[in-house]
Amino acid sequence: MKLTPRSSDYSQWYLDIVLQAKLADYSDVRGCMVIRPNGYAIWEKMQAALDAMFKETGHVNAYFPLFIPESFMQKEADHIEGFAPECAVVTHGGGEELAEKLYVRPTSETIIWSTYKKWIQSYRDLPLLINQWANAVRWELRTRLFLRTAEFLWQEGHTAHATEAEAKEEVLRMIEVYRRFAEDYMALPVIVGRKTESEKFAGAKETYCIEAMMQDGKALQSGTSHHLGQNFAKAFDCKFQSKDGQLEYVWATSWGVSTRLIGALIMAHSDDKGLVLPPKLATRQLVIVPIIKGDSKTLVLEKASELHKQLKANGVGVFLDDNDQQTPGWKFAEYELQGVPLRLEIGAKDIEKHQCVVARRDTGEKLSLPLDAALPETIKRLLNEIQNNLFARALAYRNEKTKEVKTYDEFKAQVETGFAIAHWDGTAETEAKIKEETKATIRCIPTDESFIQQYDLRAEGKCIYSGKPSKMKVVFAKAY
RNA sequence: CGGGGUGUAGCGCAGCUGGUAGCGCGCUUCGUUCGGGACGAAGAGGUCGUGAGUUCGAGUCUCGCCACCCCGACCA
Repeated sequence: MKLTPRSSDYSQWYLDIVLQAKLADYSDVRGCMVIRPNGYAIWEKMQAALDAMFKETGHVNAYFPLFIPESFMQKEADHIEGFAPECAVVTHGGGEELAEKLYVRPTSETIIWSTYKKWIQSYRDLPLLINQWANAVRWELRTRLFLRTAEFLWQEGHTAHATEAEAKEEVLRMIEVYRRFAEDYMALPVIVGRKTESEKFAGAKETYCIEAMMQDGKALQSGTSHHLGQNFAKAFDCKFQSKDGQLEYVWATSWGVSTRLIGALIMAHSDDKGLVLPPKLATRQLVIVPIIKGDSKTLVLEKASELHKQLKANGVGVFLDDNDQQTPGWKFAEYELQGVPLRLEIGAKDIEKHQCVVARRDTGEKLSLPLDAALPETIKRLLNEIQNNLFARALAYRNEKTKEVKTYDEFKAQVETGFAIAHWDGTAETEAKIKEETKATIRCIPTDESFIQQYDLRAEGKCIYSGKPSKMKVVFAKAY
C-alpha cells in the first residue's frame, strides 16, 4: 500500500506508482501490459493533443496491416539487421504453415512503402503526409511497464516528398511538434538534437530526437523523427516523375512517439505520495470531496453538486466523489496517489463562511477560496499555474543536474547523477569505448539553439576521452 | 542470455526440527462515523505454481519442470 520512497529505490518507486495508481497491470503474457482506465485516459489526452497538432501540420490518418511479409522486411538491409532479432513472427494461419512468414510489425516502414509505391507516380502525388495510430511489437529481452513493453501503442508518421530539402524540413517540423507537445502538455523540458551514427534508427540517414531527464538523472528518449533519405524508396522501387520529366526516387521521413511518454510523465513529475499529472493531460483536473458531519449531509451534497455543475459549465475537468463508503482522509490520499491536480474540500463549516478549501497536488499548498461567481476562473488560473510550475520545476532540476565536464574523471562522476556536456572527437570508436566503460551514451548532438548557447556547445576543444580535437560538445547520459 | 529473487485467499505476507493452513489489507451484511488512508459486530473466500520421489503422513524434505518479478547486457 505504501509507496517505496524515491530515495530508497527509484525503480521500485516507479513500479509502485504505476501499479498503485492503477495506470497499468501485468498481463498473463510475458512482457505485455494491460493499460488500465487511469493510464489509458492519459494516453487518450495525449492522442487528442498530438492528433490535432498533426492535422494542423497537414497530416491525415490511415491504417496499415499489423502483418508484414518477411520479404518486405528483408528489402532494406540495415532495417532487417536492426529489427529482425526482436520481431515476433507468424508461421501458421488457419491451421496450416504459411508459404511466407508474416512479421508482426515492429514499425511499419516496409509495409507502408510497398503501398506508397502504388500511390505515387508523379510529383503531383507528393507530398504524401500520413500518420497512423497503432500498436507495434518488439520482443524485448527485458521489459518495464510503459518504458519498454513487448507490445506498445504509438503513432507513426510516414511521409513522402519530392526533394531532400522538403523531407528534411518535415523531419525538423515534426521533432519540433514533439518538443512543443512535451513542453506545453507534458510540462517536460526536452533537448532537441540529432543522434550519432551508431544511435540512429535502423534504415535512416539521420535521426532527430527529444531527450528528457528523469528524476534520477537518467535520460529518456521520448520521441524520434527520422530522415530516411531514399533508402526505402530504393528498397521498394518507389519513383515519381518530376516536373521536367525525370524519374526520381521519393524522399521519406518517419516519426513516432509511444506509450513510453506515460512513463516519462510519471518519472518526471511524481513524488513519494504518488502520481503528479500536468493539468493539460488530466481527465480529472479537480476532485470535489464533500465533508459530511452530523446532519449536514443534504446541505453539503447540494452545495457540492452545485459547485460541480458550475465548474463543469466553465470547462473544468471536475469530478465529485460523493461516495460515503470512504472517509475524506482516504480520498485525499487516493487522489493524491492518482495525481489529480486540484482537490476541493467542502463542508458545513465552509458553507457557513461562504468558502471552500482547495489543495494543490504539485506543492501541497491549501487555499481558502470564496464561493462566488469568480471561483471557476480562479480554479482555471490555478490549473494553469500548476502546469507552468511543473515545467519550471523540471527545467530547474535538469539545469541543476546538467554539467559541463573537462576531465574523464569528472565525466564518470557526472553521468552517475545527471547529464554531462563534453567534447567528443566524433568517432564511433570513442563513443563505443565510453559506453563500455561508463554505460553512458551520447543522447544527442543538440540542435536547439538556446540549449547550444546555454552551454556554449560550439566552442572548440579536446575530446573528453581521446584528447583529439573536437568541434562541438555533446550530451552524454545513462539512458532508459 | 547471465545474476538475484518469488510462486500459500483478490492483494501483501507468515507458516520453526514434516502432523492436514493462518495474519494484515481488501471483499459482503448491519450499525456508528466522516476536515489526512475510521470503528464495532457478524460473514464469505485456499486443488499451498506444477510433476515425480521420500514418508504412516508433505505447504514444509529431495529432484525435475513451468511461470513471473527485479538487476545487468540489447533496444522506443
